[in-house]
Amino acid sequence: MIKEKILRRKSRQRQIILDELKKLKTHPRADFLFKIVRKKLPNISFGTVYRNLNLLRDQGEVLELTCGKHGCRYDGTATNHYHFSCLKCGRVFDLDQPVLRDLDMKVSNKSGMAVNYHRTDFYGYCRECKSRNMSADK
Amino acid sequence: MIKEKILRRKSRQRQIILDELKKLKTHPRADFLFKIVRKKLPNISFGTVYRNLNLLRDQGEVLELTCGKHGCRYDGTATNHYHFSCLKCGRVFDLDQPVLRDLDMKVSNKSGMAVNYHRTDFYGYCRECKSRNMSADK
DNA sequence: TTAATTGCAAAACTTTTGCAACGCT
DNA sequence: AGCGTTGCAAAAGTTTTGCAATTAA
Repeated sequence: MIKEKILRRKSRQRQIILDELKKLKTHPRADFLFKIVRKKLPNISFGTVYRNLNLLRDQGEVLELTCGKHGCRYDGTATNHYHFSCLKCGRVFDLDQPVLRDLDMKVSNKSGMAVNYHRTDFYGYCRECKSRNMSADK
Repeated sequence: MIKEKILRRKSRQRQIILDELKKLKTHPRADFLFKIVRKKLPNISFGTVYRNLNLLRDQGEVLELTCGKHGCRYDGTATNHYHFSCLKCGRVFDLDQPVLRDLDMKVSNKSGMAVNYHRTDFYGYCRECKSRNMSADK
């Protein structure tokens, strides 16, 4: 499937989806963002949210984080950064750990693949969950 | 949801699912593995494959890799290692880049989270795809 | 025997898509 | 006007679940 360059128009819907996502410090799934956006645009449809998230991702304005079975999470900060995912509450947090860009080169040389970038997710218990009971489950 | 310790029995189905997954060098999705397993167990059902993959994952015998919209990929090698994902053909490859365990400690200290482990996925074009045309799409 | 496991089918979810109407440019 | 975008609803795809029958221990 070849990606054609299409002239994009501005739409109120797309702008508000992007604005609301950027406002959130969390990394919501499409359905959660849909509910947020619907407060401002009561008639917006699910399809529009999905279409625009895909579009914004393709244009590099939004990150689509690696997905779980319950859907992908989206990040309004487009520059690559690492994430922490809580095994208990499931929330995803930004980390300010520097991205190890030189790893890409190392892996390229070693594996023969052409590496563009990497994503790293740390797993464990967030500050709130680690202080509560630690019986491990999701 | 508290995870109960349940006495597990050996079932022919679970054993074959595990065996076939370990045999594969690729990292199949559940539906692909289902087709493979069905060659040996023509009557096995989708539900059984999913139930057992979840179970094997919970018991740490199998890795459930971060998922895409088309489903999770599974890895029969249970010890943590890095992966390379081809942006063109979508295949996932194992890397033998060493896992940077000390990163976990660094992130723990810096962020206040209790880090157990991390996962890293490299993205780019695999050896085969990078030599073909490089028009970037999935 | 007894309780985990299976096969089947239906349900639950997430995401995509066809289409007529709408709205940027 | 031209065509990208929307809302709606239906479709598609993945994963889970309820249940009676089966099977491992």
